[in-house]
Amino acid sequence: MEAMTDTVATFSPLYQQIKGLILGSLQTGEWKPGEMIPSENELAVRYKVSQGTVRKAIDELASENLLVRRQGKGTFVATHHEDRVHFRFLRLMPDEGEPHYPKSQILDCKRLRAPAEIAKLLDLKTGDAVIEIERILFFSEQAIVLEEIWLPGATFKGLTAETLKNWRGPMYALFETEFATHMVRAEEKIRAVAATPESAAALGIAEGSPLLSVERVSYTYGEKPVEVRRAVYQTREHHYHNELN
Amino acid sequence: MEAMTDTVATFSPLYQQIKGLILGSLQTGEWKPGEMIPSENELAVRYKVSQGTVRKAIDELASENLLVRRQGKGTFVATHHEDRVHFRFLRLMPDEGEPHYPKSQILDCKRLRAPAEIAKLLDLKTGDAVIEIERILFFSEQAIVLEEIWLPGATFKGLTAETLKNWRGPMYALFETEFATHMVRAEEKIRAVAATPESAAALGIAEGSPLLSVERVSYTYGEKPVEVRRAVYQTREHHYHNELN
DNA sequence: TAGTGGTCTAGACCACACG
DNA sequence: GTGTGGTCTAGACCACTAC
Repeated sequence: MEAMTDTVATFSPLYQQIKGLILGSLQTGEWKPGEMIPSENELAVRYKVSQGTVRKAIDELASENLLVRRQGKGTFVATHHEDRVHFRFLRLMPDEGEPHYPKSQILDCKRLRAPAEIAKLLDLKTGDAVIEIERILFFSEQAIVLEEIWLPGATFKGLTAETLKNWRGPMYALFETEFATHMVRAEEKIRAVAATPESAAALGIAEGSPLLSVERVSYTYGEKPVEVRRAVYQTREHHYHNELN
Repeated sequence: MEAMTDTVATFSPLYQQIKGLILGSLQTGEWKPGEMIPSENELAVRYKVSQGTVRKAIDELASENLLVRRQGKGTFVATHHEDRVHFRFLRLMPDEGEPHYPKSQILDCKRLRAPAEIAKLLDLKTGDAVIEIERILFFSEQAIVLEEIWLPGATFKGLTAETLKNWRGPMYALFETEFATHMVRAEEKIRAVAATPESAAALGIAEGSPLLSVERVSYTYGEKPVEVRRAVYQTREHHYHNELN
């Protein structure tokens, strides 16, 4: 009760307020991806509420994939340094055989001024510095995905093609480790398009072939957009997998 | 404690067992879509557990969209007779303007013997009776989707083109009302393909134009497959929207 | 006013991980 | 054994809906 009047002006359930406080600690980096947060009992003392109330707050954050509970060990800040997480953001699957992670070949990585469209999606001003990455993804030695990635220059200061080429593992893990930016969720717009001369050449297919176009905007804590991806997928022997619940 | 040994042999948390019992009542139709289920306290008495345990079971079923809680009223069996639900299964959005529900034009509806491929997806034997529906979906008077739907003949006995043409509303609501089959979830495989002469003609576009191919398998309670859809979407002014969490 | 789900608490005990 | 999250209970009170 006391916690309510002490910390939050507008009314909402106590556990929602606690959730907000925990979220705050995630945003400020008090607890970093992969680290263990204090136990439920410790947090209960800290926030002056019962352990059950902390529990409900953590339950929601876990269901949003911001925290990961591990019985007997503790509760941890979600990280992209785990196999388990990767397929949440990688939906392209081979028609036959097991899903697997592709190899990435960096084609380019340069700083430039944000075009209006990208700036808008990233919540920047036109002309602000952005980084553009171009790459190809290979599944079983076949070039399947051609992708452009835009990142806000301010957040990803110092990112170069070298950094990317030396990195082993998912790009989101790199962003987390080197730039303290954890991707929480993303939205995609999917279309069918005809291969342009450039994409046809890069993927080794005929110009005009049908390709899956996927535009993604990714967000970090607090609904802040931090990445735009525009990719074309070759779907002759692969498909985009989706679950409707 | 008593409830555990009385009702279930293998070990699992009590609330999981309660969840299973509730699911059973949904499957047998004891509580039908749209109806209210007994209150938490009634169920607690019935199952001889505390109200909190029933609550946790219902919480999970609600998060899986099988039940819907309404404060002050009760807990209801989820139904497709609600606007809120429709966009869970309709992911095609106009690039500009508000999402809206399309108009359906039935082209055909016939009984036939299941091809091997469809039989496998529907968990039937090759040659079992199935119903095939063919239709076009119009968004703002434009033909955007060409779709084939296969249903198990046994479950959907008596479904005709007339039934479909006279129905106002989502097809899943019809299935629920007329054939006691509630769709719970679906899986989709998405690709880019070139328009065949038939699909080009139906959608009024050039042969070979890129189209989004969407193959869906839908499931009812107990992971039972009850529908296969194969559709092509025209994505010049629309896109498939997806959220990655 | 009565009945429903929603919140919050306090305490007991279980399952799991690790030193 | 100790500490963590996981389950289960019992009871009080709040918020919303309907009559």
